Amino acid sequence: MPELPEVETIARGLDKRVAGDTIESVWIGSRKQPLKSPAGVIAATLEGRRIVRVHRAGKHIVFDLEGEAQSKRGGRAARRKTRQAASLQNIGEGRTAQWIVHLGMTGRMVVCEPADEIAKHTHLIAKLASGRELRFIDPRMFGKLSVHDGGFDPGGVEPLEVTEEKFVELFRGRKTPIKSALLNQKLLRGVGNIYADESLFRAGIRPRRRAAAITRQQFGKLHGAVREVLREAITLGGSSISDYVDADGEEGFFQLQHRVYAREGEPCLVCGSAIRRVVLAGRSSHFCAKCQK
DNA sequence: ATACCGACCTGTCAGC
DNA sequence: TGCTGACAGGTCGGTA
Repeated sequence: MPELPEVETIARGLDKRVAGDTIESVWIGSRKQPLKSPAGVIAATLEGRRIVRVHRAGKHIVFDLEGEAQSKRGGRAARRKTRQAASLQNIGEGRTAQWIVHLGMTGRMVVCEPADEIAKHTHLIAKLASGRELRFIDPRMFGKLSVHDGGFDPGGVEPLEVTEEKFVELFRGRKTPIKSALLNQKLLRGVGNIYADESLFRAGIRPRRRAAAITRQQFGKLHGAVREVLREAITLGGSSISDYVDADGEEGFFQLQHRVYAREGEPCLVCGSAIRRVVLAGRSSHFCAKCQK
């Protein structure tokens, strides 16, 4: 579901609502797919820790945690076992840790009251000292949960921070189609299918153009377009398609601004010709053949 | 290095 | 009222 603007919106909402709160206990469902770290390690790392702040890195939600973790699970032996598992990864021993959440396509992280109905596909519930609950829900289970000892770095550079010089350097000379390069999280982190298509439209570049065939001037335009599209989307709370909502259950409105994404066959808002859809790297790619070269 | 494909999952919607 | 197939915000690993 979520690309940079959606994750940014969710992280801001979560920071507003749970920063300063303490995780008292954690329930984890039996499905293993969403877990990148073992369930015992996740629980042992989260329980007893205070949420310092919630922010975003690429498409990941990052919870900065502090305080001594104190697992209440089982007896002393069980506790020692989870501590050992955690220390194998150097997690859970120090005063600080990080909880990393990737929402995949359909993941949601919501703040609930304990009495709220538990949604289908709920994989984790963290009970907070304030009495509320943080719940992770993910029907398709493409999301990922993990814990870190700090300094989490997903690789790639932040599109909203990268300079034009650095941006050009990332892509220059690559033979890959520019859209594939934009989606490569090891280069630029946070751009997904919607915002890649929208950025390329605004920059007047076709998705299949080889990065190596793009001029310096066009790269400058693309750099500006990516940042403009992401900023506008964040301002509008992201794009709500089917089921996306932020931490407060609010929908975003950027989908109303889409100029090409999911507009196959509809007239281009600039020149009127029909928007085309092709499959590139297994993803639907939308563009105007007249406005984009 | 690069590019294409299927796999990972469930849900929804269009078409027959 | 079904059934089937295509498709969906993302990533990863295998294979040419």
